[in-house]
Amino acid sequence: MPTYTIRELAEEFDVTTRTMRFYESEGLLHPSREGQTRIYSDKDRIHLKLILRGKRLGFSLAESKALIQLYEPSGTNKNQLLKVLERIDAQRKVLASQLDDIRVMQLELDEAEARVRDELNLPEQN
Amino acid sequence: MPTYTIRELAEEFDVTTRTMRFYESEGLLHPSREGQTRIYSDKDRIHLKLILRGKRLGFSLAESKALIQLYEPSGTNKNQLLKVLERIDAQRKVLASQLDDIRVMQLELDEAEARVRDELNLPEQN
DNA sequence: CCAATAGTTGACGTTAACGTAAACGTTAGC
DNA sequence: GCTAACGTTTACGTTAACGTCAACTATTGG
Repeated sequence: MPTYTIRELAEEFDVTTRTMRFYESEGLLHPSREGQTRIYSDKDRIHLKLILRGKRLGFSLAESKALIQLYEPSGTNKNQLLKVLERIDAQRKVLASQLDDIRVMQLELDEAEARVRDELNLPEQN
Repeated sequence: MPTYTIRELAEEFDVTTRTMRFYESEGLLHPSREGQTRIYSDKDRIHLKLILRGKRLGFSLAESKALIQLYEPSGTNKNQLLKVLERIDAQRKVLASQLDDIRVMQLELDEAEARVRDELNLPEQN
């Protein structure tokens, strides 16, 4: 099982060590300790990746934390598992809505580009 | 040309009037005035729509403001227009990257759901 | 031995994006 | 004539997500 220092992960994902410690204080990462020093596992690495992907999509840390918990078999309880299924479904809808938004934006960018190109060409035709 | 009161747009898009005034103070909306009272045009409506779509995708107000400017023929200057084309391209890359992130998340949700469904079924097989 | 490097824990500072409250003007209905 | 509803400005408050010290410990190379 590979492990990582705080600096290794910070450099790999281009975040500061302050950020990593902050995420831990918020309960998003759970590195073990070697004395005082933090030791990060592959699981922490995956979680960090997930957090950063979430950020790129505009999710808050609280939302990313909830997402992480979806990937962990937190509840032996059947009712809890059903709740997880519901939240997975809810998350799917958020993503689907974002897909729509992106497509609309792409079309708008197409139009914007066309207009700019028009403006660039028209002067030459005068 | 239809116009809107601050309350009409606020209700339509489910934001507060405080938010609308804040967007104006940040230079994102430019309602005209009838005395003291703000009068919003269709253009403002479109801009508000754009801002909120941006928010759903995690863009800051500053970024949305820049996006709005892409849709307006701000520069008669040729060099400025070329800059706009560059920024349109940059924005396309951001959106493409978000598309990737979304697809990865969707796959992860599929796996998460499969694991949960396993846990829900296994106990019955014992 | 000593300075540089990498780690730690506080604790206060900062920015974005509004919320909230005060104090005021103006129209509409009873 | 009053209050209820909607509008305004000004100003201070709040939350999230870190940044930026300060003060300390442990190790390591010269």
